[in-house]
Amino acid sequence: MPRAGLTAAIVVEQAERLADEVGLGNLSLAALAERLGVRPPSLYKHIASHDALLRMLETSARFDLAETMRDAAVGRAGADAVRALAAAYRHWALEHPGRYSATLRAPDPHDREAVSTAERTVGVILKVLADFRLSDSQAIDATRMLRSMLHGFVSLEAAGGFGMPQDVESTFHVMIEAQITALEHWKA
Amino acid sequence: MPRAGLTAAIVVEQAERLADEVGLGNLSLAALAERLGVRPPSLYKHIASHDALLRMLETSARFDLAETMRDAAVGRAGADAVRALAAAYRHWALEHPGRYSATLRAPDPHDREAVSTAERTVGVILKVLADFRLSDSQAIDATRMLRSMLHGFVSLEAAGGFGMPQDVESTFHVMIEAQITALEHWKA
DNA sequence: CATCATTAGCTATGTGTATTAGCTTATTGG
DNA sequence: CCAATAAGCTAATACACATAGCTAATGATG
Repeated sequence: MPRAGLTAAIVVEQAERLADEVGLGNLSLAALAERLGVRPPSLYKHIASHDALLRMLETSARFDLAETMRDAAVGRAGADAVRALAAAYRHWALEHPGRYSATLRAPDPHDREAVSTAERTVGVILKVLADFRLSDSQAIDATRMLRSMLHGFVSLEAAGGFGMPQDVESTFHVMIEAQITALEHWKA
Repeated sequence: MPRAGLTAAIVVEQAERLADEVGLGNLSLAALAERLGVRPPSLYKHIASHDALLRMLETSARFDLAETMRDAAVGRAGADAVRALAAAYRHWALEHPGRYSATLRAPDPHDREAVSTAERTVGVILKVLADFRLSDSQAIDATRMLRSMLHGFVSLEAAGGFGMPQDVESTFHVMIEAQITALEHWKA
């Protein structure tokens, strides 16, 4: 029996592709094994369990998304940085629907790497909001608002939740401008 | 063998309770059958399939949530109506986590009732926004914004996505006020 | 180059899930 | 009171994740 030459990295990478193709909910070890040319039990030589695989996807996806946002915002400031970050977030999520779904699971509080990666996302947004001269607690509120907005919009869009025919792209832009207005007129 | 006296309505109702207790992802027909004092195959006398059950939960939950929002907003106008609607949305979602999860699935475009119930939610929000004197297309954008915000916040909150210890309740209020500000200064 | 420890991948098996087929019997309408 | 309907059952299929234990390919070492 010739070896397939798998490594944990290869398994995870193909799992990510498969998840983006068929949806995270349809990512079965059976399908993954078939894609890798291997029998399902063999995967356990590289991953601990189906759930552990999902947790790896989760952390990896969060990391990539945070990097993407950071790259988009670098060299920009204030409203411009917010626009770039928002566009990058939406674009990444639509390009990687399976991996994006993975980021929706709550990070395991016992997994230090998972938690720190989750905080990295918040850190990127916080940095972009620094130009708006908010207090610490205001900045946290504003970060939560922006995350809620982005996550809510993208997941509704991905789920086909916007039934009406009106242009979704344009709504996104208008909405981000509205958030910038809100940031500039922050009250509480 | 004495009969359990089930009906489709009873099965769905208990499925809703079970989903709220154990999470939508853990709603198995085996667990539901046990709760109803019946063997799993017997459920098929009342529901077509596991997926069909989920779709019934989906429509029922969307309907209830829309009614809850409508009730909260009745007799109020403008910013006040938005505040009441937002609070009702969040409260319902936190009280019914399993049923709320069910509303996240995209409605089957072929199921007329599912689609019309989904539109009902949009209709309630649109009506509340009528006081803000927006054009038709502006109102649709604003509705999408509010839905995104509410859905994003609630699902992040329910998933434990807000890691920081800062008060989540207070963030929600501040955020809604920010949205009202944005509605009052609508530009595009 | 030969040997040996390591380990990738296998088969076989167990448990859990949804689902269908076909039987039995409780219930209800005539 | 009897017959039609249908509720609930057992048995069986198909597929998922997961573990145990075997075999053989690999890589390190003498």
